[in-house]
Amino acid sequence: MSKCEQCIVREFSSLKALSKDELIRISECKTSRTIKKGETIFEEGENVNGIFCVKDGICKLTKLSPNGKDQIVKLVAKGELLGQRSMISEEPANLSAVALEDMQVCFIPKNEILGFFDKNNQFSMNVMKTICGDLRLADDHMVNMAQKSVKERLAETLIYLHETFGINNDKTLKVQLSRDELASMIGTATESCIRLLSDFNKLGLIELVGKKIVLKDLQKLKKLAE
Amino acid sequence: MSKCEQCIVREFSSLKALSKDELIRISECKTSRTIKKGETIFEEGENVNGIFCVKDGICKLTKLSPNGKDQIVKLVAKGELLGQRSMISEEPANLSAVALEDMQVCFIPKNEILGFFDKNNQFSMNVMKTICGDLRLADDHMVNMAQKSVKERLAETLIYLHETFGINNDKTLKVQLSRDELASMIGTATESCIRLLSDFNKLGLIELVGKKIVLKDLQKLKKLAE
DNA sequence: TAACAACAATGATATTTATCATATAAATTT
DNA sequence: AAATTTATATGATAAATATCATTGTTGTTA
Repeated sequence: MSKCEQCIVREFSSLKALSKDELIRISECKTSRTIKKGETIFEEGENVNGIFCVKDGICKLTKLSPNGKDQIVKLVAKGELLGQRSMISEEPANLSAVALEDMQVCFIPKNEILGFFDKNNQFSMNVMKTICGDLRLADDHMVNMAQKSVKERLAETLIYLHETFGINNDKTLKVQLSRDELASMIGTATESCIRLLSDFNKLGLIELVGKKIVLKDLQKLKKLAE
Repeated sequence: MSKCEQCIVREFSSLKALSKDELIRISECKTSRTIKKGETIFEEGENVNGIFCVKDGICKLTKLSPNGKDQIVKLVAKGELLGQRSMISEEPANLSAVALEDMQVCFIPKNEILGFFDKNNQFSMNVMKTICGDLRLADDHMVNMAQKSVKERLAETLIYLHETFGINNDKTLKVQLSRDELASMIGTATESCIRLLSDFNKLGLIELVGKKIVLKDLQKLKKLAE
């Protein structure tokens, strides 16, 4: 079993406030899991009973809308925690978490975390700040969905993927979403998404390398996204 | 100056975890304000430096989108707290708060609240749970915006207003939003909103009494909202 | 390697939604 | 009360987006 106190990713989350002793306690009760691309970490409606620390890989958080389509609400990368909200609310998960690439995650049981809330104020504040950050993003995201056109949302999403997750050696976006998933991020029909990608391609804003995407003109894309 | 320990609305918010002594402390440092309908409590981008406790009245939280239109993100009623998120994040307000009716609000300075975070764990947990609840709502709201049609969103919003804020003696919705504001809640053009209200009216789902709205057939409206 | 499935792309068309123009009604000011 | 502004309403039209159908492409499995 790997040791939390030696794990680098904890530095990137609320867990950085934990002392060496606290980390050792976590090491003893946590469980590590390997998740293959496409597999589900937890499902909407499920009782999670703890939080997941993403050691490696990226996953999507999705919600099934009444019309039967999945909406991608957020992408979560290495270093972030999953399931904090439902743990604190003591509610079943509101979103499903599905791996976009092979992942390494550690599960820390609820009791352990709740114990830290009582004893370690800095940790509580970190968690609070993270959730407040998520709330801000969610509000902003909501306004975008309500007020921006699909074209603007696509441009914005491409820039987000570029700036947040970076590019490969061949300049293609590192996070590789299918057209379907990209459509599900911006909240549109798959065909509309594909059509707009074609348009962007013809305009020289992006280049389509098979299923991968290269952003060619960030400036113009940013202007398009407003 | 009115006394917090005798104020009923505190029972409806995180403040209910505070002891009598803590409430007396707040009474001494808080400031009360009367806000007239249409007036702004705080503006997006402003440093708030504390939280507002809504003693009476309802306000809207709005965000200006890049296209220049205001989006209503949330309505806040008597008993709720305002400005918690930006206080915790130590960031300027992400949203503006504008009164929809005459209001009574109390302002509690940041320092006071932060002190309670250290000493009163139940209070911290309450705040955390509230923000987690807000996050859940924001995510759900976002999915609705992305996946539902304007018609569905209008139906859903009318039901929300009905169930959350209730009706007057004449059966009209208690929160009285202008067509413009209603459009800004569902994220559409004012004309589209008005047109759909006309349609709903003709279908017998609602009745338009001047500028006010009566929900006539909740069942069908709920079906429409999916 | 052939067969199949999943994904991507594009055309044709229908539907939804926004925009612009104008009319009417209500509220406010003079 | 008349004049002015603001809000509501509706028609005509344009633009955005979804849906259905079809084809090509890639990747997987037998």
